[in-house]
Amino acid sequence: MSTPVLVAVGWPYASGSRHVGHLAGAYLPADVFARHQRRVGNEVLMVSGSDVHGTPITVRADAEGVTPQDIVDRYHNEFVAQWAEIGIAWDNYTTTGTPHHARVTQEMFLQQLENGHIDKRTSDQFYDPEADRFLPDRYIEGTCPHCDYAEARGDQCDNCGRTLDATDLVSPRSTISGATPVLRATEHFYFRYSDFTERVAAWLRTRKGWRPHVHNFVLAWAEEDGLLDRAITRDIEWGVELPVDDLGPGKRIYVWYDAVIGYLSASQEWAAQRGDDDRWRLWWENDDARHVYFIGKDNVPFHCLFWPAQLMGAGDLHLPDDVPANQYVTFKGGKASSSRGVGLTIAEGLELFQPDGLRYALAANFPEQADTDISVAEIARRINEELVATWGNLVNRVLSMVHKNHGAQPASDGRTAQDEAVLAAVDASLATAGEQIERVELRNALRTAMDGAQAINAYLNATEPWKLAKSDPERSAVVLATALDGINGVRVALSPFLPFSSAILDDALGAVDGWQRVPVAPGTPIAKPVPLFTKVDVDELLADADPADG
RNA sequence: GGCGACGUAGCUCAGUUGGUGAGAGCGCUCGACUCAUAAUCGAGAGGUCGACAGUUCGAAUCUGUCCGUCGCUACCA
Repeated sequence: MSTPVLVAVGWPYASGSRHVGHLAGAYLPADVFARHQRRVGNEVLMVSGSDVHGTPITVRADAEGVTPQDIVDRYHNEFVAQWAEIGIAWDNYTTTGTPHHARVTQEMFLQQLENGHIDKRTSDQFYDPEADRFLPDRYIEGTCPHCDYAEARGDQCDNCGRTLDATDLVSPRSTISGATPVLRATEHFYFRYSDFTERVAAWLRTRKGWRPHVHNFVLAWAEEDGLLDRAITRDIEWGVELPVDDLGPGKRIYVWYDAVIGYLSASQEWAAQRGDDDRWRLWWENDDARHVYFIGKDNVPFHCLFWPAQLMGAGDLHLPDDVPANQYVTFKGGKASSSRGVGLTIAEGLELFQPDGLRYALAANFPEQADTDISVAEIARRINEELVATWGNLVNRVLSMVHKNHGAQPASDGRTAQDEAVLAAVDASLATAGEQIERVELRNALRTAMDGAQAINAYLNATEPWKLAKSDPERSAVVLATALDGINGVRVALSPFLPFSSAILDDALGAVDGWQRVPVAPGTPIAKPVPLFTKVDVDELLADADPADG
């Protein structure tokens, strides 16, 4: 009955601040899903961490004259503080920079090496003689051979949009030092992803219920192109050390091989931290476990093709059961990007909005089917006209009346069919929202939960307890008790989305276990309520905000 | 260039395998109510479903072309 559920969340890259698009794309949907899973009684392990390796971090460190670890520390600490502020409840949020992660990565590497899935090859790579380092294609600029654009990057020309090979560039130069790069032979380990094309394709064909845009994409990739072998080491000093020394010094494991291993290493780290070293096996060596990966669509190939191949090559570890990747949140039609100043960083979002307000607005706009365009005005609209008006106001009006007229939850003997009907509507919305969250249709689930609130609002307008208080006080008491019982159901449906205001209601009405509506015990004292949410002053907000965010 | 996706009411989006008069939320108009954060409830207006041409008894839903937007293209992760 209790299912072990691994909620695996894409690892934020510790190279800069993350924006609310990342929040809406991965961290928040994962948190909503995990909170629901915990509530229904499943054994949830939600893991992620800061991805600390990769070239952009070392380049940034060089540019600022600090160490890569300084960059990593800065952003990892920022992320950790923000998770607490926005209420992302990890079971383990770690980093890929721990000795533990290095050991797990090395063990997996050795296992795959032993199994024959890793081999050594030599290739020519561009080398910056001045900076004394090998260069990824994107750190080489030159003149585009197609359009003569002078600042084309080695991987792509921003002017004509064509994909390039760095060797195509006319008069190439290093973006790090400006020096002319030279080709130099280098030896690296390759993971033989091609060994797994058939197995991965066959496995993908058995997946049911995946989002079409994810499933179609990776099926076509596996069946038409197949998986290609990729170098999983680099000529860098910043990365997990190799567990074998036969490549010589200056070689490290590359970020995209080790980052996904973080899901496994974080699970093992979690187990060790709670003094139960083998506990992770409940999720990873258990066919009955369920693994759900929350990532952005840019990460789909890594999680649906490469990571499964790595797992297959390492032995018999649990493969992903679903990868409900989200599309992008865009701002004014442009992809959110903190580096280009488009959209809001998480810090900016938290500065402008209450955590539950921001969570509500983003959840209502999760890009589950297609890219979704949002703005500061749209977030404010969702908060003021939906969250505050429908839900916050409902709680406030009912608690106010109960407090003023009774001071405590009244008894509700003698309910009519009308009373039972509104409770049935709440129960139905609670059940439906649960099913939708189970299918990771979180936008729909939020809408369904709000339908429960609207049903109670309609019920109040139909019964008019404020009039009954004078004409028929006993009936008024039953209506108010019924409305409050309804609220106690709706708040369960909303609890995965709104953890902060849910905690306030736990205090006011008593905690509720499970995914169910529980009556508020008659006699429960009801204090004069403080509004759960405050309205956003849109004019002030838009005056302050960058016009580009409006 | 190649591959893929998208373009549905003012805004953000749903629309299973083609089939009774095209939907939701918000906004807007009108009405009701006044307990509540000028909140709530009801009713209504509003769309030739990007354009054109096809397939079909019948298409927002299938095919082709075009226009527009976007993503991926394996060294951004």
